[in-house]
Amino acid sequence: MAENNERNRIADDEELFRIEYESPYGDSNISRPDVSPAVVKRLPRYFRYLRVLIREGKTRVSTAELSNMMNLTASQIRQDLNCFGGFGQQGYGYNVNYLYSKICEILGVSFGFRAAVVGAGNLGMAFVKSPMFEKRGVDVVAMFDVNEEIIGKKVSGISVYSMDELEKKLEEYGVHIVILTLPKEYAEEIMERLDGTKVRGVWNFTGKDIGVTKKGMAIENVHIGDSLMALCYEIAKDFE
Amino acid sequence: MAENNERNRIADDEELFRIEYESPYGDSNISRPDVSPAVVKRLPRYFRYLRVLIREGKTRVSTAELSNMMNLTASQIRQDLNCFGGFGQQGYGYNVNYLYSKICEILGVSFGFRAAVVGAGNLGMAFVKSPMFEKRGVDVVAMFDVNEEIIGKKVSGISVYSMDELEKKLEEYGVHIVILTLPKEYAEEIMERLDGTKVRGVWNFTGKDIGVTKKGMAIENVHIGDSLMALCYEIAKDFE
DNA sequence: TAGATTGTTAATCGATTAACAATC
DNA sequence: TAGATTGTTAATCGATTAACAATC
Repeated sequence: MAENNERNRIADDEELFRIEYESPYGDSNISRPDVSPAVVKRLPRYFRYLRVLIREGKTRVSTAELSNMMNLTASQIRQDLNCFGGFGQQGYGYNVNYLYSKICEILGVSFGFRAAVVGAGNLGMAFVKSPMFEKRGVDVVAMFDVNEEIIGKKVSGISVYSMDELEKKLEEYGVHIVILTLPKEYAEEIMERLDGTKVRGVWNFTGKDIGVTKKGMAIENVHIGDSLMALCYEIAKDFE
Repeated sequence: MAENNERNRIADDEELFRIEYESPYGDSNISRPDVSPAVVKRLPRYFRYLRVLIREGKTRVSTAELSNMMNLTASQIRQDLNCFGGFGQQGYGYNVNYLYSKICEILGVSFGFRAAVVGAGNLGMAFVKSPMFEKRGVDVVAMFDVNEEIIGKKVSGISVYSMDELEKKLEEYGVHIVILTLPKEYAEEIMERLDGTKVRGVWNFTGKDIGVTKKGMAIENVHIGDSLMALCYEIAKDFE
């Protein structure tokens, strides 16, 4: 079996998500029944570890190998993947590139979502400069702030617009995802302004939990400090 | 019942964690049996919402009220809190400040952990400038980087040291928590260097998952991009 | 064909919810 | 005392693990 074949020689990390794989099985559509939250939470993990395998030039992987890398059971991995369809082959395992392409499809990486950062503070600035989005097929297309000094300028190639132009520019750019990196006081206001737009999801770092909206917008409330606290809990436990 | 009493008039958000509450029940020690991961994950959430209640001047809360705010069931909240001891009172509910002080104890907020940021990139810089740590009783005492231009300088009042001085300064400052905000290639190397130190926990943003170490160090591997992917999954689902 | 490994069903485990007696 | 709400036990639900037949 030809390990390290043409398909696997990839230039660099950021290019990975562009890999296209012609399925030998035909273009079996992904089935999307109601997948449990526990499974959804693990999908990005598969995405990450498959990239590692691709970078290493592996073309084939079994659930046994994956379970070693990822600290899951082989059983669990098979269960998870089978929520979306039979991507493996008995006696062989999984074709790494094929599986990766399927995970990318499931996660919308191959869709090419467009995102805008609202709030050009420390976190917002760190985000537009980070390779995180490109790796995941998300295109950051605009940034918004109230600070007159940066409005009209560019940060890492991304134009900064006035908050007044929010709805207009979101429409122009066809933004799917809004990233909220402004103080929690403004969360609600912005959410209302998004109501008439075509924005489909909000990645919320304001610290104020946003509930489900009328329009069925997808919301991810991120509390990075919660993770710090969980760490502190473990340390505090030992101090007793 | 006197709502808005003296104890609840607090100057500002950052002061909240310093609230001391003299328990009318005597200083019942917190019991720390093996608490399930699911419960631990929710503790920081209780911390956050109790701060909201304190800010609002509420002195008393029932699990029914909390369950409304937090989108949990009242039953679950009672189960969770009872892992650590009976902090409530039948017929009355919970004293907000007392419960908050207990949660702070459980999470080590009242311990006053000291932290150091290793890697002065965008994220590291955003961290030292953020109020996140102070709110949680964590004191950021030092920063490390290889960049000669900032070594010896101060960022937001925090001294930046050369990576060469890592072990020495960690010892001097009595650092409990190391925050890794450098590229994944260096994760392993730093972990080895931490081995002889008194550091008890690592908040890891390198992207490289760190496993459990020999010395039983607490590790939190953060993959902020996983949350973005989960959001993309929800959006992609709707696009089909 | 024999060996390997998936896909899938059944068994187990853990976490959430419901219910109610205890008690403030 | 009567009303309210906890603490706790039992019932349900969901997620993980084990096992093995299917099949490449």
